[in-house]
Amino acid sequence: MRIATYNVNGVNGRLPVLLRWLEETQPHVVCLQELKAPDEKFPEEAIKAAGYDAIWHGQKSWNGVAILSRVGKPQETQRGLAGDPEDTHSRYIEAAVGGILIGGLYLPNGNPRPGPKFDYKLRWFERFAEHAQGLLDTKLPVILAGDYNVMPTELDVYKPERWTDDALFAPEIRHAFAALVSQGWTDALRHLHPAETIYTFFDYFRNAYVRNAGLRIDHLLLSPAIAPRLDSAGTDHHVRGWEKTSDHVPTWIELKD
DNA sequence: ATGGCTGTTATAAACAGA
Repeated sequence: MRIATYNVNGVNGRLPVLLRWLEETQPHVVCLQELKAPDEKFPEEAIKAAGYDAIWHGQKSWNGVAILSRVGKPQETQRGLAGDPEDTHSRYIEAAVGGILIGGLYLPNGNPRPGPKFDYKLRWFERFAEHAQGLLDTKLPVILAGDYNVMPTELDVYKPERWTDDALFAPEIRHAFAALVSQGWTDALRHLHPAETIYTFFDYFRNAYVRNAGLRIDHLLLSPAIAPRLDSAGTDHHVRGWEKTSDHVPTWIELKD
């Protein structure tokens, strides 16, 4: 079974690319981020016609997450995170699908740092880590997939020295990511490719894709109950070269049956 | 260091992204 995460950067503007990619790679389950559309503008019909049931948590202009499945309709278990009634951003959705509990997330960017946006990122991360611990406690097979907006190590940044003060690579946020993983999660891509340069994002600026000036910020974390099924992992790097493409690259894992 | 690009929309003397 193939499970993918893809920050589409606008689900309607990106619809031709999304459909082309779905048809080409046929993932069983997909977590989408940055829908940039309210619930009523989610392209449900086109995605249904492509063979996918979906649930989504949208928002006008910004954020927005969804879970797509061609192995049965996702059974939603949660949307949003507990711990902050003031938080209006649509950044988390969770469902049981294909015998796995899938959490799809879009962690805040957090720039500029320092500032209120970075504070919000750290607080959101704390709430997420608390929820993640609760999921681990269930002993269920769980996958937390999405755009974490964190490069975990220097291997995940094309020029680490330029990113040390950035909200995606600052010590506080790298520590938060490391602490999350140390709860017992497996970072699937890094686990299978411990020394390889793998990027999931290339800026639209300055020809970043062609220069391979990328970041690894989209991750799939596996709970102990499912980690033994991990078979392969990678990115659909070529999709970044398509016309009208997202700045992120689809990122996936393959599980043994 | 700066500015480069893209999607969404209050269509910009805008904002946010990473």
